[in-house]
Amino acid sequence: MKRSPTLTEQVRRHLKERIVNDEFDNGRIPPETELASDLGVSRTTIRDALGRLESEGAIYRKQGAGTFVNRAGLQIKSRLEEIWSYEAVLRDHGYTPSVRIVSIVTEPADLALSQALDVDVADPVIVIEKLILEDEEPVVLTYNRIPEAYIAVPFDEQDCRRPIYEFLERHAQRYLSYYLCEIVPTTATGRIATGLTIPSRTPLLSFHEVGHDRDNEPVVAATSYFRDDLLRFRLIRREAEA
Amino acid sequence: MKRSPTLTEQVRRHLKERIVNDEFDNGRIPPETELASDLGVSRTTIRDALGRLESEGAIYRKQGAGTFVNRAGLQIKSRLEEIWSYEAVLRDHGYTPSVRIVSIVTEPADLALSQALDVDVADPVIVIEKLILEDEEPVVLTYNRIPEAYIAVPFDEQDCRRPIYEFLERHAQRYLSYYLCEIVPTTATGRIATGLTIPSRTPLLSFHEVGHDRDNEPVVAATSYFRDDLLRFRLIRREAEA
DNA sequence: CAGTGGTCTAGACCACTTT
DNA sequence: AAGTGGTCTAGACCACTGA
Repeated sequence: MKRSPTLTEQVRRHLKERIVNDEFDNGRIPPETELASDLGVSRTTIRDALGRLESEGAIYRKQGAGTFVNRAGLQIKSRLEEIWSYEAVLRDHGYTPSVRIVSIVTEPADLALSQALDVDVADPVIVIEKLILEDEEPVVLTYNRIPEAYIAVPFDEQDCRRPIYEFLERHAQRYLSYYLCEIVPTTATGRIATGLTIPSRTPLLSFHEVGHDRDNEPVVAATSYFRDDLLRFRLIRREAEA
Repeated sequence: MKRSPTLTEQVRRHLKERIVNDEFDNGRIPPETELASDLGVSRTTIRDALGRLESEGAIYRKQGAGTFVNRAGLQIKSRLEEIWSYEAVLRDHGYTPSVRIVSIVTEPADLALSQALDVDVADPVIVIEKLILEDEEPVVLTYNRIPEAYIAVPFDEQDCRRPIYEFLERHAQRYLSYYLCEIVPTTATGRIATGLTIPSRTPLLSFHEVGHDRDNEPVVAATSYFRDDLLRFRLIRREAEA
């Protein structure tokens, strides 16, 4: 099922590697036409790859002048808009994550959840509560809610440890395409404070989001809480085109 | 200094308009080749425009099947990564914003600020504190810090009411290119609670960010606080290319 | 004014979905 | 098998920067 990375992606990785290794004099990246002929690809491919590197903050471009390494932007390990699994985020930040299943229960959907997931009220929904830790320190607490009716292949606790998109592929034959995510500030209370082992009232960032599959149907409703002292999200904000 | 929007942007707006007006049968958008010949542009231009609409959540595409309107995604008024002025964000959310200057002071840069703005410790920095309100209700509180040395054209309080990128263009001849932004959950205290007219300890979202100009030099350090009950940020998260 | 990035075109071929 | 979006090419011309 794996396809080889596209040419553009290969070029992006190649250039990213050279950037990280500081192989460009004075942080100046060669002209696009030169990169194209050197790498034996079209300028379009080069431009696509450079465009991705620019949007992830690795480089900046100045029309008429050139393309340059962006040392400050390189600190962004994972772009907020591209986060796909929290384990991967922790790895990018240099941690070695582990996963602990806290609970797996089936509950009837309340009104809000039924609307978010496009099912009937009181339909059974599986709720997977898990912690992602680095060493023994909890960093992220997540609740994933999936309509029971979507489960085509039985699962056990071990299966729940996988990233949710993998779980959905294996047990529901659903392929996550994107999350519609809301960013909500909150403070730690009761179960959440205990789970993340932080004092009550500690400020916390949370995501409230709904994952959609390739047919744009909602398949999972998720709520996640992040230890701000261990994991902080960064992003690059640019002007939308005039 | 204004240039006309690019062809791609014109196409994007045209299609966005038709999407919002629900002019496509069953939410199905015509094939790219058809759009290209109908609008008299190349398929590349169509694809660029569709790509932007997809990333802002207005449509979704399915290889081999077609391109479709994404009703759920249309609710995202302003993409987090594209926010450029908070006044514009409030307008997009249907408010009519106004601005109130709270204070304008000059302070010596501390160590952290001097590093962020690449100036010497104790160099004078102008701090503009302002509120953005809808009716009389404060929604956003911002602190913008600009090295005094960058100011080339004198300014008064009235000038500070403008969006910061405009202020920088007029008074420092600096053109903002992007912000490197950190998302920090916090709780309202003292001056911030009073300014936003909310109880102490209310959970708050804040941005800590540094604005860079076209030469990638830091020109403004900003901290902003948002009333979560009045303004909530949404975004779309997709998988990074494999 | 030479060199660089930005926009746009026309067309080829591939991967995938649907009939 | 037909149709659709995904990738890639080669090349033209424009806008802007900097010596």
